[in-house]
Amino acid sequence: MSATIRLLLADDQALVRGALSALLGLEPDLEVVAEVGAGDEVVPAALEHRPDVAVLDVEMPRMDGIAATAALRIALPSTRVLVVTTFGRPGYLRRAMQAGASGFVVKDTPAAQLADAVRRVHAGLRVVDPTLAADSLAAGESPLSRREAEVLRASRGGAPVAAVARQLHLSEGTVRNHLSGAIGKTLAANRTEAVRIADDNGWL
Amino acid sequence: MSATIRLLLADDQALVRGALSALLGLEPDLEVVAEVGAGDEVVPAALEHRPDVAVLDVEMPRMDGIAATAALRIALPSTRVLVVTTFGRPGYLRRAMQAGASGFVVKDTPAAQLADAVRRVHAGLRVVDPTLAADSLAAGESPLSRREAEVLRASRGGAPVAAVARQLHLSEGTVRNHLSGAIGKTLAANRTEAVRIADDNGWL
DNA sequence: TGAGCCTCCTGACAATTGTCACGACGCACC
DNA sequence: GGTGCGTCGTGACAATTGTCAGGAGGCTCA
Repeated sequence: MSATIRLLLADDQALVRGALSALLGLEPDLEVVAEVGAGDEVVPAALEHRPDVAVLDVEMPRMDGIAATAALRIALPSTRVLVVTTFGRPGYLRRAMQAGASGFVVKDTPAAQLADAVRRVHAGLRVVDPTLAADSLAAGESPLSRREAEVLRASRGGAPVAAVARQLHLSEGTVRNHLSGAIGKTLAANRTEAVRIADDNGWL
Repeated sequence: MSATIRLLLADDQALVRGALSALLGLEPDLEVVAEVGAGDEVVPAALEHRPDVAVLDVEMPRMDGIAATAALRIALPSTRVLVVTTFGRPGYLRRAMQAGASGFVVKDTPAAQLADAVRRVHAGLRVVDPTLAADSLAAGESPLSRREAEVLRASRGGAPVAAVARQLHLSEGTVRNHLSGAIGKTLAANRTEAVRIADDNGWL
């Protein structure tokens, strides 16, 4: 068995991706074998380069890091996944672990710890930011029903009820009812606030 | 004169900061002499370490990169500033240049170009992402009056009119009038949409 | 089989939001 | 001195939004 751990990096921001590559490339036992900028490029690149560990950002175009994690676990179960994200969205942690990630790190953690996290994940351990784990437990599962979440998602940009109703093929009354339910469950005063809260908790 | 360019790095995400440091540290003619994680730490660190170029992220806690640029230009005019940001907010470019930045780079640019951008800025040249420059011209100056922008800012989280009025010590009618003006000027249909548009264009 | 939940709809009501017209003051500019 | 603009306020009106009650069918689970 070779001593170097082969890595795949996925992040939509080329500069960050390149910088992470440089950071991890400094470690003698790590080798970056593939870099991609979108979630749907993860599996093809992984099949080609057979990395030991995939480091995936959550925010990516076309397919996010969570979906990419799930797809990668199916296509290449031997590759372990370390999910990285910008800030503490509690819901993402739970969803990433459910999707089959072995580790979850926020970009606030010191750079020196990333290589360690990669090594632990490669060794079969689970790596989770402790403060984030507490937040995740506090935030818990999404209280929203599927429709409620869907209506909130459609309301994101500030679309009025009529537009949401058309988009989802529902009556305006139904949309308002679902919104009302979502507002109640998120303890918000508003549709706008409800969207923000649900989004912050990773419920959308 | 020494051949190495001394750098200060400012980014609130420790992982990204460390990664950028690793990336730039690979270049033999560049040396990272200071790293900070918030805008208000930029000037003190610069005064202590006297960098040639400061690489500042726009999004930072307490003081953003634009304000930090302006403060740094005053405190240490010999240090040139390269502003880096996550995505194309056209308004930021204009404001960063007005604040005295010598360069503006988005995190979408290839990692290899960052070192070049630093060298050009150090040489006294201006560095601007060309696509972003076009967007910036298209978006232009903010059409919003000071009060309108203020009211939009206060409405960000979805706060109702009553709360905004209390916060700004205005009557509810006045707040609604300013909001109405902002909605008209942004061509939005909504308060929520107006906030999004104005924010995307860097008008807040 | 019944209880509980989600979904979908209607209709009605109150609260909030957006628009408009109006008047007032201060300021800059010509 | 007049014009234009931003600011602040009022009052009134229409549109949108949020809440509630009620009824229907579907599903799961005990």
